[in-house]
Amino acid sequence: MDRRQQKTRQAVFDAFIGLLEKRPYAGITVQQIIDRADIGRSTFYQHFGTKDELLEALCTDIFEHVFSEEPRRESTHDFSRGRRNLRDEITHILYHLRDNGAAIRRLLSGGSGEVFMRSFKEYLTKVFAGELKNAVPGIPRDYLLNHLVCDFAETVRWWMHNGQYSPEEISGFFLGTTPFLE
Amino acid sequence: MDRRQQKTRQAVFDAFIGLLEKRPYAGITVQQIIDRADIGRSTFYQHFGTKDELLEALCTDIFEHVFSEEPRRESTHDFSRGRRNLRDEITHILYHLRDNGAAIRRLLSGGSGEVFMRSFKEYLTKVFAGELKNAVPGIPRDYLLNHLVCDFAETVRWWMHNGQYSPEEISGFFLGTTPFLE
DNA sequence: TCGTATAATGAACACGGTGTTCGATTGCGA
DNA sequence: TCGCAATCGAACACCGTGTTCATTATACGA
Repeated sequence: MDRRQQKTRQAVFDAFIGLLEKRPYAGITVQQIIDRADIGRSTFYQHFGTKDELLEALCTDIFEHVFSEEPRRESTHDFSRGRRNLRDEITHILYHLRDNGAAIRRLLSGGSGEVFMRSFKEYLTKVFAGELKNAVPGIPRDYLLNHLVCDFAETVRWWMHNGQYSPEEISGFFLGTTPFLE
Repeated sequence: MDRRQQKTRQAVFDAFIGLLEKRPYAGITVQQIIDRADIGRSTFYQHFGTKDELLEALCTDIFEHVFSEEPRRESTHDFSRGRRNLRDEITHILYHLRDNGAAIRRLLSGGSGEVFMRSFKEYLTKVFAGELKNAVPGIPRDYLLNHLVCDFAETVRWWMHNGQYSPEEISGFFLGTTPFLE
């Protein structure tokens, strides 16, 4: 991709996240984003058709990194030896989420949280769908999958507002309330 | 309250819910609500300062009924003999929610869901806070309370999109995944 | 039943944000 | 070096918002 496009795209993302610290999502105008990103008005609309599309693109951008399988050497954790079980998989995701904590915290508060959570749950559904081999008697599989996905997503939301815990601890909390896993 | 105010307020609620069936929340304009409710423009703004305030007021209106303790004779269920345990309490709430199913389903889909869920969780927190007498070792009480509230709220959201289950069945699903309750 | 207070009306208005257009300019990549 | 694509930014039409105010309608107490 053209360097100019990359630069513009990143400038818009940064400006958007920056503004999200002061105002709620609904209170942010395209003009404010443009001014902060220091780009032309028409340039913004060449990249994103709408403020909503920008939000969607930012979420996708974040989750593509969070759920990527590639080992990252610069990261603060090391799973290069491979992830064996679900606990490691979850912890790995939590590490990536913590790395993006600042942006995620802002996205979660104030109107943009619904879009973020919906996107998050889509990715999580792919992760948990494979883990539900043995069903629980008397409870529909659909219900259980939705339960796990929402449970984990809400755990992360809670974590982002109670940041004094480590990824390993959060994994423990989550798995501690879902005894039918593992 | 003045009859005229009651009538106007209800007309706005009905118009809003009606529009929510066709368009997402963000796509609904105040003018559309006014036209459908067949009221004057300034009348709307005497009741609600904003479209967002209207949504908030509607949620409060619904939950005040759902979480009311008064036995309702016209209802489809009968708990007049009193609710003894948590399962009955939950089932009672689910019956009330089902009675408002049409409105709730529309509120849950398309942009207004976040406000609805937040309001819902505020009421649920009051209900579950008293049930958490015995803590689970190794898991913070805050986490557990948030877990229960979100779990139940998401269960209801799932139920509203998979309506073939009874309130008793839903209670069973919910309690079936939270073995540390009851 | 009557009188008063209060609610509803609806046209008109200023304001602000949106999304588009287009010709000029810049700078990337081959 | 050259050509193409991205950026720029001013100008524009459009639409929804929230307010104002004089007028009409209606609820409710006496």
